[in-house]
Amino acid sequence: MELSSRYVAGEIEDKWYTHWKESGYFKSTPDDREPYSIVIPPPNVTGILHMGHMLNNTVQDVLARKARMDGKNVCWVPGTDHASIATEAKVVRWLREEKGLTKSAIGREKYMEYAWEWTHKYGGIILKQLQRLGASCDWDRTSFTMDEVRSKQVYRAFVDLYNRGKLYRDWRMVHWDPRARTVLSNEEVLYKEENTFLYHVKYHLVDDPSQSITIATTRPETILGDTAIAVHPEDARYKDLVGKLVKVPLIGREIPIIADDYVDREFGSGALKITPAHDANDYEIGKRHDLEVVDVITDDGHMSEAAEHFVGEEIMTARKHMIEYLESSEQLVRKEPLVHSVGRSERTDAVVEPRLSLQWYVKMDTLAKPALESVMSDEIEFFPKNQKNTYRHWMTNIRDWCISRQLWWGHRIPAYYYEDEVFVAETPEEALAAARKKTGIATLTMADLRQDEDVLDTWFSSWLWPFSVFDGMDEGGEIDYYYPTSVLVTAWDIIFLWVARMAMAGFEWKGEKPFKHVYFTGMVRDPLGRKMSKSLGNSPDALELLDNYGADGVRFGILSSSPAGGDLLFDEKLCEQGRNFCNKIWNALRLVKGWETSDQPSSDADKIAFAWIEEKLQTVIEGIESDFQEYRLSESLTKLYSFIWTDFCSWYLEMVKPAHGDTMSVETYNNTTALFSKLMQLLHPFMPFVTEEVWHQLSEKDGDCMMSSYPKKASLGSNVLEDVEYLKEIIAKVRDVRNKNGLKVRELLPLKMLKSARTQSLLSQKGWSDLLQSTAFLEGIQPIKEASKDVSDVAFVVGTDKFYITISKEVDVEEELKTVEADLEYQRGFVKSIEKKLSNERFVNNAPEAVVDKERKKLADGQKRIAMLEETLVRLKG
RNA sequence: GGGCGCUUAGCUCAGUUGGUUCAGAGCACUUGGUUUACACCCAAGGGGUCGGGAGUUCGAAUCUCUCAGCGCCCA
Repeated sequence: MELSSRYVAGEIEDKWYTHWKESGYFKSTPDDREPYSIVIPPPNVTGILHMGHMLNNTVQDVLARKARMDGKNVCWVPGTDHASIATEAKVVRWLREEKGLTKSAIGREKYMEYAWEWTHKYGGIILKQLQRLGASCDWDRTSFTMDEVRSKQVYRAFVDLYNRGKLYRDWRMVHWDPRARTVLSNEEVLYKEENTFLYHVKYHLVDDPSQSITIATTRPETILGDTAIAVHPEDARYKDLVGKLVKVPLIGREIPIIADDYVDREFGSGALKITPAHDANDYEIGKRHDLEVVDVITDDGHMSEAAEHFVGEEIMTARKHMIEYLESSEQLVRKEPLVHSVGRSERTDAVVEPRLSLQWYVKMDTLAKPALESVMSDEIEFFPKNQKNTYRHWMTNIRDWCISRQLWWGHRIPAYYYEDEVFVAETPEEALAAARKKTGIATLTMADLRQDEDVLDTWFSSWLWPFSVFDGMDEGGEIDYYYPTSVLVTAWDIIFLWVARMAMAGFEWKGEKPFKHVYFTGMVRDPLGRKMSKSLGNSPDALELLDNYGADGVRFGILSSSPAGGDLLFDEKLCEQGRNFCNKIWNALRLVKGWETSDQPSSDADKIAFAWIEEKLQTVIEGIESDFQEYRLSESLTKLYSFIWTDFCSWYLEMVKPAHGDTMSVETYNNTTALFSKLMQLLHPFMPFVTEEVWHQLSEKDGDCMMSSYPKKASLGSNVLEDVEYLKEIIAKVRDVRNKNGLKVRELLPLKMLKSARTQSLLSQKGWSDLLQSTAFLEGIQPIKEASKDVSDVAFVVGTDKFYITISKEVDVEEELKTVEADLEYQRGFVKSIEKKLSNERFVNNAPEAVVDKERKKLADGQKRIAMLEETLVRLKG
């Protein structure tokens, strides 16, 4: 069959993915092999594939495929996250735009129907996209944080914590998202510096309206909720005013001036308006001074009835109107530009409002302890290590976790109220039973109980993921085999949101860590260093990339420059390099397949070449093994790239390639295809498709590359490595001579070689000179006893040996002189620096003997080369 | 304010325990090359006082301190 000169990814990828899947290679059931389990960081159920997913899942796939080839029972569990707030935001928008409906109009039940409709329509697309990337997940195990099995465990976890006193409900100042109308956890608020204004506003004294006190605020609309003015107790400017009353602008409420040492005298005017309902610090001050709380903003970010003015207006509109009023009433002293940090909702980008509300919290102190210790002691090992510091910092300053959300899409909190009593239970029936028992009213029905309106934070389900995917809250069954999981691969930005909490849940319910290793990938950024985001439009279309470069090309691109932890500036050029690599491999296959064999014995030259490449391969295999130990995946891939491209294609294949029209021995052919196959196995975890295809094309085989054993390092004990490296240097020099003198690549040239112990020994080696001749396109190798005096001989030095190429053209003496002189200058500098080192007594006395010996050898070699170059110089100058 | 990290070639980045002719890769660039594996290619080449300074050491891109610039996380 004729092979195209280009590697075409599309069909090959489909073919092999289907084959692997149908062969059941991705499936896992417990057996007596060592388990290797990974749980996927579940992408949002209605999300689409972006660069971060591709990085994250490529890394997991590499680890999974490598472990599988190492003979482990690999179980990579895929799934999706219901992503409470993000999905709800999408569904709400869809209902509004497509159906003209609002949540409140249709009610909870109907809303949930729509939400499920949406989820079924768009859900899981991302998993299909992961398959295109080659992800070798056990798809039969696909889980969803809101499916039946997972939900059951979520409720159990909630009830369990409640019963053990680790859950409580309390009024607190929270971060409120007025767009999604829900509370947010600290981790869901992103702070950014924004340009705004600081308004200086006069409040007149009640007793003497000619007197006033000026405060500074960034939020004039909250003036309507002011219940005090605070100054620092030791601030001389305001000492006399403390205790007096002032009138709140517009609304006219009379409020006291109080003293509290929270006030920063340096900021603004040194007087602070206190709005307990709308600022966390003000709330604290309010509590200390027993101030009234006037909530002037509604849960959807409009002015409330309590504001009395601008009721129903949005915050920004009300602010504008308030400023206009202050200006017209001459109470606005001035406004100045201010850069300050504004918190926005991670999901909706709405400016977060501080708001007082009643929420459910998880007590974190006891949960955090084992989770912190296990990481600090490396029981859970982080790659890279430096993430431990960040982790410790957060875990030691941890605050209670607010887990209720005022949303509908999610796990509805299993708390049921009857009058002032709360009953927490996994099912309504149990709650009812408990309520009957507690109240002694046997006739209570479900209708008498009111279930909590809120749902749980999404992370309250994903923190159970490492065991919930195995339905593993109880012992026995699969969980005992697969838990703890082998490695978690995630980006560092969710170390608190997710990683830390999984560690806590693991110890809480399983009494053991959820994973042995955590590999943190970097964040994928655009070439300008910006985080990739939809709003910036700077994220390349993942599917388009797959179309353009093939899955292997994209995997290469994304892996080859993503060392653990470091952010990766993504550049399509890298995928191009990956695609080119596939093409290179493909063409090496075409070359090999085009070779004719015959029943001749292998030449000695071929034997040397093969011994060399095999020997060199061992170093690569060894390197890969140690790289995997430390999750240095990009280094491994780079090693393979350069070995396959340079050593295998550019050198080895050229060395054994038969001359035009010639045949090759069966042995060399078989050696070559076996070696090539081995390379495909080594590369397979990184680039599964092209390797599987080429592996099969090379020779008939039982089984597939994917399920073959990963090559192990062998001790071959051959010592040809140095000799061939030396030969390569000679060839490079010969090519240089051709280049500089405009000689054709294939024009046969005679080589003279000045006799030395080294050259003698090499020439006596069977096949060595043949290999040199054929690969460098030489016409004979002639050993000479003395330096050549022939003007048409171009000299060069390799190691400490001197060679000459006799060329048919006239030698450009000027050019040649330049080259030699430059080289000479470098060598002299080199020798000088070593002489300096060796003349330093302390070096000679203190450095290890081996190091000193090495320096002495370097010096002697350098001196020899100088002598040779000088000799050439003399000859050229004639 | 507290913490973490970065600075190496024009660009993006490797460089593990301080020691090999160790300053490296890819891209970009220069020169040359196309009768049959690959122009998504081949060969050769130019390009960096490893952010500045000080220190430890026989020896520093690598360890310590300091300064400068940049990034991120938390408050």
